Amino acid sequence: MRRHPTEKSPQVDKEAEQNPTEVATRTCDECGERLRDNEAQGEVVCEGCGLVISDSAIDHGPDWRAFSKQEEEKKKRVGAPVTKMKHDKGLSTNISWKDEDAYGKSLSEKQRKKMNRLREWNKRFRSQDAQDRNLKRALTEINRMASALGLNEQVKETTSILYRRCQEKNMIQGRAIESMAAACLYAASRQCRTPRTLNQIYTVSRLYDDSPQNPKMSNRINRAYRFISNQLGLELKPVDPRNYLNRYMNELSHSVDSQQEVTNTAKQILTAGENENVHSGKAPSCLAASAIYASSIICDQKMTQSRIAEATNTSKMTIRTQYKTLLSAYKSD
DNA sequence: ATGGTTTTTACTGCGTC
DNA sequence: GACGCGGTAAAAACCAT
Repeated sequence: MRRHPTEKSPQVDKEAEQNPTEVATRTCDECGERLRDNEAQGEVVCEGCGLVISDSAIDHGPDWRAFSKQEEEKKKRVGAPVTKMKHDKGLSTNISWKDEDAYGKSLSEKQRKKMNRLREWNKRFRSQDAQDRNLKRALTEINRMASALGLNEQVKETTSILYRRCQEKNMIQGRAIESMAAACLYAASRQCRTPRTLNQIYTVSRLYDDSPQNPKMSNRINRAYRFISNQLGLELKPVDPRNYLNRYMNELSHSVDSQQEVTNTAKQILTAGENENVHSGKAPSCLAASAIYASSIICDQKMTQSRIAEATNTSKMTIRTQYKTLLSAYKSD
């Protein structure tokens, strides 16, 4: 049987076991792993899947309100926007490798040792800077993609946690920031139950390239996703097709009388299909699309197959083949 | 690499408006 | 004739081995 990409044998999170000092009283609803209270960042994070349960209550917005455009201009007291594109050119410290002072005299034994220590620390700080820059670039990327896909703050937050964990484990080096960021976003969108397909993420990523000779760059995101899923031990279950319904129905809201009714029926259809084991091996997005079609017939608010296929980025043919099995599962229920 | 499964694409025929 | 729908065949994509 074909298995879903994310379905895999359970594996224990060794790190969590070796660290008995982090006693957590709560467990994650999503994966059952214990939660870690990360006070420094003011957030509660799941050890198992990296899901952010609650983040800091700090409001990063302005501390004033403006009721008109002019007022906003007047009250805005920040300078130039903080650019994440800064690099350290000319700003970082350089320590000469020569053991000489400014006059060219060689240093005493004591001074030499001191300079060696300083060089060592300087090197460390600099690599910290490099990581920081990397992170900043990734975060702008993540922000941009998430906004383009209409994903909320929770997803962005979860994505950045995942990305930081990748950095901590030195997984970024040697890999494109773009693909790692996109893969983290993909994982986070699934964890937060507002999944986007790999393809959707691909189309808004910087890797996107629709030139015909180079059609399959999305594989790189997929590979990166598998990599982080393995390394971080994310045990993501296959996406529940019901999670797609709201977004798809939103897309189709103009073609239907009662969005709510169709959505609810589609939900029931999918539940019935789940019980009859129709889901196994099928793409969740296609199942959702097919359920919507089936539901639109039942609710007497029929939409055309092509309309749904277009709105859900699937094919008519797939909807045709799947809606029948779903429908029979629903009826026998 | 290969094989089994699903998804997509292209094309065709049928019934209805 | 245009449209929606159902179907077939074959190619493409995908995952597991």
